[in-house]
Amino acid sequence: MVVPTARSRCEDERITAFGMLLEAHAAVTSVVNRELEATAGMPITWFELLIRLSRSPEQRLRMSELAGQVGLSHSGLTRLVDRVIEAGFVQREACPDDRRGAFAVLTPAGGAALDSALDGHLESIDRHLVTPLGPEGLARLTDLLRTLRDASPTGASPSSACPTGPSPA
Amino acid sequence: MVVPTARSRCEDERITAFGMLLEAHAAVTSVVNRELEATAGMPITWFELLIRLSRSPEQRLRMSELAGQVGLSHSGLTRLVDRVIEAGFVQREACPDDRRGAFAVLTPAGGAALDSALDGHLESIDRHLVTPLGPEGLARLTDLLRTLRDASPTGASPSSACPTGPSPA
DNA sequence: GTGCAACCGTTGTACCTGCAACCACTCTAG
DNA sequence: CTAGAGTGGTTGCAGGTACAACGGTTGCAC
Repeated sequence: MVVPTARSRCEDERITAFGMLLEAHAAVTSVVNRELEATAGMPITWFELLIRLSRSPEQRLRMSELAGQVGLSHSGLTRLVDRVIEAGFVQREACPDDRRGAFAVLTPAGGAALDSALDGHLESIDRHLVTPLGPEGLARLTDLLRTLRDASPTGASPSSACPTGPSPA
Repeated sequence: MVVPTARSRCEDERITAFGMLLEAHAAVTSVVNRELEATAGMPITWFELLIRLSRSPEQRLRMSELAGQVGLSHSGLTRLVDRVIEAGFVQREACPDDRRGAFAVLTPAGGAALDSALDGHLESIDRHLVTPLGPEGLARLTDLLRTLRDASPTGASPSSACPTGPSPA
């Protein structure tokens, strides 16, 4: 019956797990982002935005839905879409059913940009995610992370659209 | 022997895995950060900074080492330390061996702040990381993430200091 | 149909971060 | 001792994000 000291509590496995999530994410994304920027001249946020649109019916998504999927605030998404529109990869379209709403729609140029970025990006992910983990580890990690995402109150609900893979099984 | 189309490649499990890393990280950290801010009035970056210091010998770390551990650039860490110093949780100290270098040292106030933040933070992590995964899932996740971090060219090398748990085994 | 709360998306503002340039210091070669 | 390259840390600057406040629209209660 030892009283936990601050020191001992700092070694808690929960703290470790959380810290690991931060570190692994920072390590992987910073490298992958750098490589994507080098090979495709496009930040990772753009890529994630474009791929969500490309996977959606009619290559379009409501702003709010998109914000949820890429994990940005509404205002953050507005600015991001502004920049991507400026590049010609996306265009805004009014929503006929709800005059408040707006769609972000993938343009042909956007589709082409995504396509040409894809190979390098896949290679990059291979290097920094697949190779270290192995195919089996990758599958387990994906599963665990999906559980986390779906358990979180934030973001897109598990049922909505296809937020990066609608769960296998 | 089907040629992979852009569409089919977008469904690639590697893309999914990477997207899941982004989503899970965003979902978990945003909630945990919000909660920590509410209960301890301290952003997650401060907490991570303080806990690294508290785990280090003499509660001090060189700026570069610290930058590596919290996954920030040198300039980013300089500013962060500036802010935390302003709050009185840390102080700078000259390095006697190398007059270029500087230490960040945890102050008693910093230790106290860390201590009082710890309980709420642990609870928060419990809710959003441990409960959804279960103890076994948590262990597996930690292991996989550690593998990722250590494989990455970025950040602290596995051997350095104790970057959130010096690997068991 | 009128009022009111809730919602969608944008804008003003402040904060945080990285990159590049910089200064101070150390180390090595000659 | 000195020159020059390399390292540790800080500063100027630009870019990206969140929070709060706003205008426009919808849906519900009455």
